[in-house]
Amino acid sequence: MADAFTAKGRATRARIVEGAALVLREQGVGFTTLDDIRGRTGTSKSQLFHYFPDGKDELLLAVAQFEADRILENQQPHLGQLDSWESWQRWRDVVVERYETQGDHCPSGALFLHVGRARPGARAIVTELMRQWQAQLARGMRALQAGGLVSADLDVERAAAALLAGLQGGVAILMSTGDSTHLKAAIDTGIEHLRASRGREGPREGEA
Amino acid sequence: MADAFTAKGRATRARIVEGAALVLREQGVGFTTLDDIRGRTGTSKSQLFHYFPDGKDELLLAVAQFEADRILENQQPHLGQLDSWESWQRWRDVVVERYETQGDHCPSGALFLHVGRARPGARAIVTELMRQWQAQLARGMRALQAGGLVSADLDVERAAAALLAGLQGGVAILMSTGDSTHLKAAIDTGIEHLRASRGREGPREGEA
DNA sequence: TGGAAAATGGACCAGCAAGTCCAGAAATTG
DNA sequence: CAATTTCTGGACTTGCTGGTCCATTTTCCA
Repeated sequence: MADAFTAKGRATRARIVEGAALVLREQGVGFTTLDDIRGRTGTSKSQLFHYFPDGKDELLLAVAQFEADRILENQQPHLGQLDSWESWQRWRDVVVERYETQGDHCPSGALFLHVGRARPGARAIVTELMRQWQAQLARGMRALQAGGLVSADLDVERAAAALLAGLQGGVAILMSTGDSTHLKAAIDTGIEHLRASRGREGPREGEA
Repeated sequence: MADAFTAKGRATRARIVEGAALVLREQGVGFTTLDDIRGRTGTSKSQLFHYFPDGKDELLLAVAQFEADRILENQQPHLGQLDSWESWQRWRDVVVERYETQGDHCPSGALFLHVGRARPGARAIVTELMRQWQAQLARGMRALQAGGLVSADLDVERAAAALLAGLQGGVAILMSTGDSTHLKAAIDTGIEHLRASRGREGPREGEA
């Protein structure tokens, strides 16, 4: 917490984390060495261990946290403003576009899929990320309910959990196969599920 | 293809692959050495390279294929017989139960999430696995359509893609956080989506 | 301004893991 | 049954990688 670093120190530390994140996204955790990171960030071995005394594990954890924060940031402001069908659509487009262009090396992949297991610290980071992500989706769904756009009977937490799972799986499949069909299908179907929940009136008008 | 192995050779090779699969599930790709595999399978270094001349990569690929085959097998006969709501429910229970008990070390995780990127060979295996999986889900949905249980208007491929994504994401989250809520929510919601598609009649009776 | 603390450079070390090699045992086959 | 091939054991090599150490420079602050 209380960092005994000077301004210069903090800058260097940040440079290391950001550079490491880049390398990790490209190469994957299993194929990245400290020397790769050293080279990319223009630092020396001693700096790495100066800022991360516990070595690689600590650095990896810092990168995981850094990436986790960025993932939600990258979806703003849309993710925080899901109160109309249009805003949901915008959010959907941002997510799809982002992951499609990032393709293989995206933050969540590197972090979530690889670091996921193993270290308990990483697990905590992922768990917290999922919790916040789902909370924001659920909040958006409640906003729709408040506007009468979605049935008040809808189990919001469950719908949000399902949508989040679909999104994650879509990204995972995109990263493994290069195909974004599943990601789009998952999100669109999830949103349609919300639309359809609204009582018994015909749930079709606005088209994807 | 044409293996120049004797019966004994084939048995040894199979022993290596199966044993390696076990170790890989437990430890993850990044933390498994050839010596671990050697120890577990009771083989020598030269045997490993005798049966997998290209070394670790080739062995890992063989394990990936082995696991991919098992994943679909494990869901049978249910996955091949999805022609009623009851059979869908049975399949759902099998999947949830299997992944819940397997927890961290499940075949698809080790294979899919870790090997996924990197080697192009692994990517092909994953792609083919996803293709087959989705095809079987789609086939089940068409069976429901044929029985009049699901609207003929349903875009079966898209619904199957979405369900598959939800399942994958649910498993990924389960493996990363230890919580199966998302997996259940994703599958159940996916099935409800099918139910709800049937015309305009009230889509609620059987509860999850 | 001068001493302490922080920051940096990079040589060095130790362990480990993939892969090589060859000798010898088991088996296949003509 | 002898020759050839396959199979197995395990010592050895080689390269890499995380981590240590200490000397040097820069920054801080009283």
